[in-house]
Amino acid sequence: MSTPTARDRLIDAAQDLFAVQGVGPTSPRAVLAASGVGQGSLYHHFPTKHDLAVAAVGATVDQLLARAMTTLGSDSPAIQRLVDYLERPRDALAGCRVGRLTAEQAVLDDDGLRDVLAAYFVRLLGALTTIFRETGLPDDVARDRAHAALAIIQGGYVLARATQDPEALTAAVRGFVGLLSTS
Amino acid sequence: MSTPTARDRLIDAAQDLFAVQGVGPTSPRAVLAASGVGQGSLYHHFPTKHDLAVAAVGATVDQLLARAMTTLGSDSPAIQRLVDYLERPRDALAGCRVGRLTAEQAVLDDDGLRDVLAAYFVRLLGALTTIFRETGLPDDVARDRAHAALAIIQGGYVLARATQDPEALTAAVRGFVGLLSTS
DNA sequence: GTCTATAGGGCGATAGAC
DNA sequence: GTCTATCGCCCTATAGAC
Repeated sequence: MSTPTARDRLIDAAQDLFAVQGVGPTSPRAVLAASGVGQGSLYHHFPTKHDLAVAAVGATVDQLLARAMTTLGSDSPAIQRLVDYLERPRDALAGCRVGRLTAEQAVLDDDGLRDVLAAYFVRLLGALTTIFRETGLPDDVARDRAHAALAIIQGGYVLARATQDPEALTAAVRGFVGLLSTS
Repeated sequence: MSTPTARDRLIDAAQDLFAVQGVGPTSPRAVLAASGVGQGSLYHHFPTKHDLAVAAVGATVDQLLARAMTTLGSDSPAIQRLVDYLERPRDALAGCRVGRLTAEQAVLDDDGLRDVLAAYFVRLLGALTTIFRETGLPDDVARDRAHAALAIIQGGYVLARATQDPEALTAAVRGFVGLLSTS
């Protein structure tokens, strides 16, 4: 790993730029400059911007899913795993690196990218539904609460960015966890 | 109103295009084509794209706030107003015309646009906090639940777009409203 | 596999006639 | 106030040498 390949450096750079400015506003030229490889290399490994985007977003999804599953699949009691996931520290003002991409119409219009985004959320919803079911809730209620829990995180990011206040995300989580406790 | 001014037609067209593709990907040329006015007119009324964006996003915020306040400020009981707001029919796959813009870094980096977005959410959070306070909750808890309620809507939009399933938004709302009822 | 050079087009913005 | 014409820039992608 002391000598990462040109391909890996391109994906790393693309992930970083996508996280900050999204896919559309990130030009292949910018990825190229940030990665330090030459222009020919980029188009050798990734013939089109689409190919680069699928690889980079796919890598980000894999990383975020792996981290989430560590928390959601620990050996703590179900409720504890849920609260641990909800309260995990997050860079609220940066937004969710995957969720933010749903705002880009060009991303949703790209079959490959859309599938990667969908897989990320379907996977998380599945894990959260399982947790709620473990607490004794019927399937349909567990599924609704899983949607609510994930919406709290994604919506909390939106509120934090809009108000430029990271506390907006933690407030949303507190409000939701408070409701869970009293029910 | 049978003869809308060039300025009004430009703002209308910009609002429509921003709703579909966001601010960044919408070129002044596209607004111009959609509005039917000439190029000189656009740059006469709005010297830069920034000026056009502030006017169009401001108009959208005004319209959405007016509609929201009608529901949130009706003469129904507090809880009913809240549930009415949460369950109002929404075009889930289109996303929130204001919330989606928080994903665009260029929008948040623009002082004028950022202020308009912030004002929208601050206003909604204030109204929702008031409602929760009316139900007898202490101020800090009311504020947290207001954040949670608004995050459910914004996050529900994100889930619906990511999974291409409008039911994801209604499921999140159902999950949240269910928790409110049992607490 | 990687490089430099460049094509072809859309971008935001301006010029200047009417 | 509105029009047409055009500038200079950056975009995605390709060509072709090494």
